Amino acid sequence: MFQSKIEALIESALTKLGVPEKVEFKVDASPRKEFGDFASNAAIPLARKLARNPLDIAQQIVKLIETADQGNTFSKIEVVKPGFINCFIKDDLVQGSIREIITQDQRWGMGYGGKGERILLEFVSANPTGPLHVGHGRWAVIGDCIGRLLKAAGFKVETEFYVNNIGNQVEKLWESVEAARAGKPTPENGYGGAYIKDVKGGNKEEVIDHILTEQKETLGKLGVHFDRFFNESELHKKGEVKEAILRLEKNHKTIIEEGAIWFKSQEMGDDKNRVLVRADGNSTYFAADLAYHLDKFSRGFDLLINIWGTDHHGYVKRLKAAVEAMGLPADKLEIIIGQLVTLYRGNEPVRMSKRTGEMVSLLEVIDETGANATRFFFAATDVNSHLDFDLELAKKKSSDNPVYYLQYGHARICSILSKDPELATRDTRLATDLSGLTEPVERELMMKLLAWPRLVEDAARLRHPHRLTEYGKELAIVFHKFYEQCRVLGNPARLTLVDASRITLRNVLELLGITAPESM
RNA sequence: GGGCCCGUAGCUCAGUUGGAUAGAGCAACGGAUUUCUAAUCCGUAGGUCGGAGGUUCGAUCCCUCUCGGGCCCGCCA
Repeated sequence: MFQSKIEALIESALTKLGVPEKVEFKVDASPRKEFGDFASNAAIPLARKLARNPLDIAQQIVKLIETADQGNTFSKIEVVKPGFINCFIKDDLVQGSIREIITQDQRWGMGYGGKGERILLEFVSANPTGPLHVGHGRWAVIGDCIGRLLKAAGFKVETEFYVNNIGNQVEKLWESVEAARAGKPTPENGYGGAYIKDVKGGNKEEVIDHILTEQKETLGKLGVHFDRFFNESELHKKGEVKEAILRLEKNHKTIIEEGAIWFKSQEMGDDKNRVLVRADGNSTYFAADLAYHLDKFSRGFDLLINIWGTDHHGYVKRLKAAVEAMGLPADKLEIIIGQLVTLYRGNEPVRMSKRTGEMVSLLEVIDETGANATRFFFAATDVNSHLDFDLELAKKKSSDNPVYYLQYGHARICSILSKDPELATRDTRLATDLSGLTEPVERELMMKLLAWPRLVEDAARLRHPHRLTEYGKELAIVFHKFYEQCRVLGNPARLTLVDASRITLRNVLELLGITAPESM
């Protein structure tokens, strides 16, 4: 909230300085206490553009800010070394802002920047050929958290799981099941997992249905629920596969060679052309996926987001090319590529291929470490980085898992509040005089709380759920520090601050899909 | 051979479109509890940001090269 205000003040200062073109500048929380609450580099890029001394320009900007603000916001604004502008927010303004948290409660941190635009978020989309593995778990958690983030940022989000319920893989699955039941060896390129001989269902459709149901149950244990499961067979039924190919043909993007119909993706930057319809007359998975995206676009979303593993990254270029070739807006298709998970048992890596027998399922991981810890672990790192998940370590150190640190903070808060004999209502909280919150650690806690809305906004924009875990850890640290130093009971202002901490920490956990216990 | 991602403390990882003295957790070591929850807190130690050049006021971040690891390059999905 302060950040936006400072940005606006600088923006208008730049206008008054007669800056012709837009200058990119930042307003960040200051890295160190001596540098105040917020710092901006605005004068530095500007100085470069105008070939002038950044310190002089910074002084001019500060003068304009001070004139415009009339002493309402800042206790001090200073210019230092290379040309940074350091802003110190007035204490009473910080204190008063805490009321905003109490007022907004569940809505605290939620914004309207998304303007209600509709986003379709597709993730997991595992083949219905076996249990989900840890890799799926990562996409499930990341996708679910991104969905929560985007909703919090003001978008309308629908989540979807694409089910490849027809095609070669499910045929191979059924062949493998039949072979296992007949006591025969697994067919070539078939599925050899232990679950194959136990899977229920008298025919292919029933088998797929059972496997899908188990996948849903596993996701449910993780707290991940999809708005829709979309069957590939629907696309064929509705003729959308033919429609997709027709669109490409109309736009002269296809070619017939060796009896197959190809998409001329090469002329759009792909390495080679891609088959849409095989020589035997069957369409490829690629053709169906084009139809799927045609279908998605036809449903009127403002943005489509897919989350894929890096093993599909080579597929991005051709899909985008095809979307464009169908006359659809490829810039409204965003594909997030995540790196894979390697599972370890001690120092031994565990293979995760569904086609070899050896694998540890996502369900086993959840059962061993718990849904909360599993979610935290998967959400806590950038999806661009590989994730090494050591089961032994996760089990052994479960009580040291940071998730407990956050939850403990929440439980501790609830315990304190429950001991307050006043049983304060929201109205009495809002009426509380907060001017006594002057300890450095109190101010630190308040500033951390007030950083929450911007954090949600940034995390949503960047699709970075791990910022939630980072922030949660930071908030918990400051709160515990505050608790050690400040006696709360009997102090209405501090009780209000603790309540604001409760609201914020709960909202963090909510966006992570992790429970916020009232006692531990 | 070509493409994408990663390399930051002993370990696991943050580091926001290039910013000020590179951070946190775990592990190690030393302290704090008749207390509102010790699943906590305080302190110490730990780094040529894989390496070498370049771009500039300034580089963990951008460019080139290089080393190491992961993934991909099907008329499979």
